[in-house]
Amino acid sequence: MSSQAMKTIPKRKTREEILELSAPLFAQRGYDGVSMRDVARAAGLTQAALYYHFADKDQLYLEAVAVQFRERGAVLNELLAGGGTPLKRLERFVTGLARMMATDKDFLRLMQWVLLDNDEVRQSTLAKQVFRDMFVAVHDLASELDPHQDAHLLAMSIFGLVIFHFQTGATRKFMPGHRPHQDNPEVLARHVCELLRRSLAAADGEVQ
Amino acid sequence: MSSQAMKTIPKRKTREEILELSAPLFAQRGYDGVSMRDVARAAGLTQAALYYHFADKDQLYLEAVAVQFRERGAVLNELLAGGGTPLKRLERFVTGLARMMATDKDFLRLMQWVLLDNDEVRQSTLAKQVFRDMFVAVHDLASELDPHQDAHLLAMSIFGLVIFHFQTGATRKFMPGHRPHQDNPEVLARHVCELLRRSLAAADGEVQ
DNA sequence: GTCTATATAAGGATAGAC
DNA sequence: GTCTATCCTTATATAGAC
Repeated sequence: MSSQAMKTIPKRKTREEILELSAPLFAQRGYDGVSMRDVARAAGLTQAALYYHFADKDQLYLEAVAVQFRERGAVLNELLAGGGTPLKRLERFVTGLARMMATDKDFLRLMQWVLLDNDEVRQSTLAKQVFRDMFVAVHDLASELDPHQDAHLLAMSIFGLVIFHFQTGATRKFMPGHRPHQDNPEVLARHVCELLRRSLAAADGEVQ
Repeated sequence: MSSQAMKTIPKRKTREEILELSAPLFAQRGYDGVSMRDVARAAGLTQAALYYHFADKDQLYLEAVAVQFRERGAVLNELLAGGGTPLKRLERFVTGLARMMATDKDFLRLMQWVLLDNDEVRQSTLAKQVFRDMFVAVHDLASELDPHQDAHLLAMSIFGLVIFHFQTGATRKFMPGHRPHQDNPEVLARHVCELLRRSLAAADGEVQ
């Protein structure tokens, strides 16, 4: 088989493949919960081979997470880039974020692991690399939605309203008033948008 | 020294002491991040002694977490038990929860670990044992605040607005618009209460 | 680039003395 | 109830052949 024929199955670089295949493992069980053996098995390699591509487990983990965050961050930033009234853009972002959290469970979990990370360097690196861009956009949107409020707090509240709901996903099932349709991202997005729309409308009425 | 004289320093049962001393460890580094050796050191015992009190690491962890959750759960339930208008009770609860999250970082982290737990049994046990009581009370409050809304979603949003803010604590420092006073639980509580108050007032205006 | 083999440490858990 | 000593497994990481 010539290298020409191989082109039909595009052979990704092993390094990238390792990062892509290890991400779900880290998402599911966290840094301490995943061994280099696990990663090697998932990648169809031996443990030793991993050390050709990465200096140590720390670096592998950090890069795997960073890739996931960059990918998802780009998607979310597109939601905010489009035009429309601030309220329309809010709806678009909230709905998109809710859909992502519902679809991409692994990403949600990765985010939770990062938030629990004790390593200050790792955390600030990821925070700046990824969260920041996204937060800046929502922060700006927040100031447009209500120039009189603390945009930082409002932006964080927008994230929290969506994300916390999915963080509690597995636990929520055991709580009163739970019905399956609440797991639908569209339903949650509507709830959050309504809550925020009402609040902002009322704030607009209470002139400073 | 007679056992009478010892009474001035009330000697807690070793078992309880282990649970109390291991909780901060599990909060900081999670189940996988803490070894039985670590726990033993913290408790001033050898590893082997732990196995006299607990069948295995799993049981020790589960009980340590449960204790913390019961203690904090009781505090939060008291906030909700008192009288006053629904809005007043909401304010009391939100403020109390914010204060707890700001003060008791370990508890916040324990909660985050539990939310990431893969063990369905462990998660549902804790969910039912602790979250549930607390959630029921907030759920009822939510139906009082606005009988026309989905109380389950509204209750979850109330939790999310407060808790997410502190979950992101370490990361938030790197985000635009951050100012130190936003870390003050009173400031956050005011923000959340205002946001909800406005939303509920507006919902009241839009008669169904 | 990937393998086999191995060094070295750390992990959970138990046996048996006291 | 707690200790010492130890077993066995799993972990990260490296050396050196191919």
